[in-house]
Amino acid sequence: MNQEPSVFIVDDDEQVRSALTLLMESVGLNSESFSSGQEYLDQFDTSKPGCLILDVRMPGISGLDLQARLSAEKIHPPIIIITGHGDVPMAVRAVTAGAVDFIEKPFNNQSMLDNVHRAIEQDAKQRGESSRLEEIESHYDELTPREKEVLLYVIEGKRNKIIASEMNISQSTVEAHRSKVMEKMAANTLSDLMRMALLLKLIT
Amino acid sequence: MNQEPSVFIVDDDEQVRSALTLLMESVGLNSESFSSGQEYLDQFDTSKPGCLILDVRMPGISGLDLQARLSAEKIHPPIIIITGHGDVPMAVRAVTAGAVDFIEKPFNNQSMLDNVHRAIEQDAKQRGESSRLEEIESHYDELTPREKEVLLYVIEGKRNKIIASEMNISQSTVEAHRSKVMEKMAANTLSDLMRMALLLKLIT
DNA sequence: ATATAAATTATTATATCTTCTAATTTTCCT
DNA sequence: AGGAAAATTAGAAGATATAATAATTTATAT
Repeated sequence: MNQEPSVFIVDDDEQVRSALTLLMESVGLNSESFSSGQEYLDQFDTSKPGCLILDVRMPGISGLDLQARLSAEKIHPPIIIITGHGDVPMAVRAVTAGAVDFIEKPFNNQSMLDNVHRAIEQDAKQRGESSRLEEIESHYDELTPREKEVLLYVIEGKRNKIIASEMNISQSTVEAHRSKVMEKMAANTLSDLMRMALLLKLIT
Repeated sequence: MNQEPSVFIVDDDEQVRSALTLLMESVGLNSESFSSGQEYLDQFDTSKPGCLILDVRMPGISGLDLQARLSAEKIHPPIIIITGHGDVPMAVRAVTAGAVDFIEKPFNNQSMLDNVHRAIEQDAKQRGESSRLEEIESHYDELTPREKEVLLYVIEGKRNKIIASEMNISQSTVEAHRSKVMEKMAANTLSDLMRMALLLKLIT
């Protein structure tokens, strides 16, 4: 079920697209090309693993705009920016905004491949982490409001007796909620639960 | 006991140093100037809060070299790189290596000040976090080897009985170690201990 | 209004954890 | 060799947590 990663190329210049496509093929990497940012936005599928190569200067949506839009949607694939006429402020902006690289054309084929491989690895790592997070979130969503409340107390290390008094309910109720929390979150131990709470950012 | 932050300026050009010094004075910021990377390395004091402004092109150690050296020493003050003749690859390298900004001379005074303020804030935040970490580390260092071993099992959520069998010692011993760990680490609850273990990176 | 889910409580039995006290054995440094 | 720190163990009492079962009261949605 593990999909092969692809390199998603977004550039209005047909020459560049085909050159990159060939380059990727030469090392057995899949690629998909888009001639504009809009075309990518219309067709992209976050379930597909891989990385992006975006040209800065394009009609319509620029590579940097596209980067910003994806970021706003909380979509964070590794992005390599390429440009023919880059300047320093632009490069700084792209990298601080999270681009893994900012490369000027014409680029060196081997270093481009190195960057792509690094980016693909990073994506695979991120995907592993985020699929785990999604699983935990789906468990968390199953909790009732009261159970979530109890969870917060539990991860603070409070004892059932204290939780009961702070929530003005009986200890038995706390125990019932607590055991439901453990069950629904699929946590075997308190430390499992803490780990999950961390990923859910319930803990600072 | 909270020291005022300073801006540490490293540039071989006396003109630039005095201009920056005046700029910082104009908004009430302390600054210290160094005419070379070596001079900074000879005199720097990590206990002083603030940020760095490094020129790229200097005789001897360049700004980027200095950045790399500090990084190798695990010293991570916020660094603003300035340069008269920057290029894109250099900017990308500096930023990916952790520089908060890469600014070309001549720079805009107000935007420089904005960056400096941001950098100083970031430093203050880092210092708060790292002083807490140092406290925890000093506690951790007090643990005996055996206690550290038990700690690892504990944060995995293993029960005393299991720990005892895996370590081939009696449950009583585990209990003794465990209580010493809680005491030495100054942890009131298991969740406290887990939080500390996270900061110590004992947990993935 | 009436099922359904959620929240509440209690009881009992068992398992664990914590704390305290006390003592013995190992290990390591000077 | 002698002493200090570390590691080891035991027992007992009290506090907590867990698991299983059962029952009642609110909410809530169709």
